[in-house]
Amino acid sequence: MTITLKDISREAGVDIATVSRALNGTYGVRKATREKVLAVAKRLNYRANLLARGLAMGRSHTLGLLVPDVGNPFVTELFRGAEDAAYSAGYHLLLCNSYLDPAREVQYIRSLLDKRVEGILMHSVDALSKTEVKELANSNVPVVLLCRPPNAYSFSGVSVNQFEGGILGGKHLIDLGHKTVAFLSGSRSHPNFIERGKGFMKAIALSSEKVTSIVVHGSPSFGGGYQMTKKLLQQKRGITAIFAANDVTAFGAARAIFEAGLRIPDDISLIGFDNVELANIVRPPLTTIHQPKYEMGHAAVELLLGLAKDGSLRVPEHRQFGVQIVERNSTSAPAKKIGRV
Amino acid sequence: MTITLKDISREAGVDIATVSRALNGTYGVRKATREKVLAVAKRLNYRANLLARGLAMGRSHTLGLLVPDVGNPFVTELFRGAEDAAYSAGYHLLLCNSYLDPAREVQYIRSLLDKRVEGILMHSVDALSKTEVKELANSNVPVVLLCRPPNAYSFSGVSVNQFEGGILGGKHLIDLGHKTVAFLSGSRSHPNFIERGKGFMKAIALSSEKVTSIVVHGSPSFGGGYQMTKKLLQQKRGITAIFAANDVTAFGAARAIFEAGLRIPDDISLIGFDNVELANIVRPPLTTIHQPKYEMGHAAVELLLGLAKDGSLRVPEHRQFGVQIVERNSTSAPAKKIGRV
DNA sequence: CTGAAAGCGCTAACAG
DNA sequence: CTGTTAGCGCTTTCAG
Repeated sequence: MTITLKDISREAGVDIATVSRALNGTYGVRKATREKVLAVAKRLNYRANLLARGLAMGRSHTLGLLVPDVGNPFVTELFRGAEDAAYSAGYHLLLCNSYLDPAREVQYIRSLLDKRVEGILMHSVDALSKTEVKELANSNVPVVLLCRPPNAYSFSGVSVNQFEGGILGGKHLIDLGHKTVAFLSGSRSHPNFIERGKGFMKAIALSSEKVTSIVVHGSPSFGGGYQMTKKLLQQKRGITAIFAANDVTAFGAARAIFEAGLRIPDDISLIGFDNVELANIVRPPLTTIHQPKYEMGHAAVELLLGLAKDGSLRVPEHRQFGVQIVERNSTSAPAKKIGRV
Repeated sequence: MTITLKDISREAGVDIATVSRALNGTYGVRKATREKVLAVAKRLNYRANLLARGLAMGRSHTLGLLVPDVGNPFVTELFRGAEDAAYSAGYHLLLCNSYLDPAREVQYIRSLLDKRVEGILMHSVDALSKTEVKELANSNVPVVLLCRPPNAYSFSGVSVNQFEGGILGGKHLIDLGHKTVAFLSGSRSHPNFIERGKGFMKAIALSSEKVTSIVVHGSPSFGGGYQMTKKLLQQKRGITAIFAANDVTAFGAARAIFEAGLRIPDDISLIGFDNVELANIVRPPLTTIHQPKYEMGHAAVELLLGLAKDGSLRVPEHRQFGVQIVERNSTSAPAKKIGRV
């Protein structure tokens, strides 16, 4: 049923090796021969078997992408960049959702290796144990970590200057004149959130004004943002601005703010982090710190492909992107006196 | 470098075929032998080469998923379902974004076939020409269409009763007492949107009350919803409710409504279609027609895997899911007199 | 430039 | 139960 090189070879009256050469490179085949082969191939509707080719060449032309969940808008954008880069390089992406389940993660990595992917992009190393990380490192398959601080692991990586982002956000609020601002930390342990928090504190430290900071910890999710903010508001500590560790947390915060009968930005200024698509769609449009997600995904694949080329040194490489603040309508100068919370 | 069956065979002192048997099935190998083999394999850190196995068995254990864009929340949920189903069946998903670009779509399909995927899930056949569809049909690889009406193509499919959804939405608005309601059609040509519109009209026809319907056409997007609604509102036709062909269109509509200084649902009731995650997060939470997206993705893979089993009849099969209305806070009875638009 | 032959790593009869 | 022998479809020396 399925037609192979052999069929073409028979049909065209040349050796199978010649067919292979004619179909692939352009070298070492007489023009007439090649054209004949190509014609037969087209007539027979030949389709190369990439499994066979992969086996023979030791290359699968496939990359693995392991993420917690494509549903996460941040990841989505990353994927788009990675996919575009892979597509133009003639590669496919095997997309795996781990949901941060360590077992699933490990199993996915194993089967990706078994499928002989030429590289793995990961957005979720943390679930892996030391031995598993070592196993991966020994696998000889290049790995690029997404959004992990440089040198956190012995893998290559693509990330963003989180600290800088924290500064930017904090500075923005301070410049607006806020004196009591809360930082909704995504997590006590996650390095990215910690960096953002540090940046925020740094901005405060740098300020000539006296500003009070309140850092609260919780889950970096809609629900988490909602909870943290609700509690914060109940405490009535005079907050006029909130810096959420990421956009979805900010969305949760917004909900709590509205439910408390307050307005954004009139009563409370709100700023997020990530600049997910949605940030520009909610009401009011969210001021946030933009991470070049698409570019990171794109760069990660390029990096991976570079590492996958044989002959490359396989020295871990890290690319760090800058961030920028996108001012929209969720932040403004604090109200004069009344309406403080 | 990479260790193979041969290495194990040498090390364990048994034939390579025995190693293969020991590693795979449990049949036909003495327990002692198998254990020895397994031990050696583990010690050597053996990893099967699935390319080789795929070539030998003619199975890649990979499925292709071709969608316009994972960024679409509808698609995201579909993907989750498909991925989970694939994962538990030991399959991987090759995810391809076509962005509805016909060329990209065709190229992706070709390379998926070349990679010998055992099935293809598609959410975007419409970009394909007749010949391309035929090419795909002749490829002998099972195809499952996502969200296409039954019998639209000669492929298998998984879909939802769009018409029913249209009725549900329309009826809800009518039951609430709305007398002038607009339907924001996503597209003049897309069968799904057309069906929804027809269902909506049917609901009106079924009503004992006299209700006026206004159907407007535009793009099924945030911007499209915004534009259509803005124009509608300017015309001041006394609308008290809007039924958007999908949720993101509804979100755009909401924006236009707010900008016009009106409230939801007090001045205008709004209902969407899809029940994307976001529908429950926006303010006010959106009443909408729920499509079982996750289940559809899951079912699609099951269907595909069934079709891929050799010996199966390969008769196109279609599974249609029901829809249901999720009442939230964007709909209510129309205001008594004042405030009509 | 082209053919012959070996081999990628694994599975699957078929004998023993 | 286990070894032998063919492939799967393609690439790649190596001769000619």
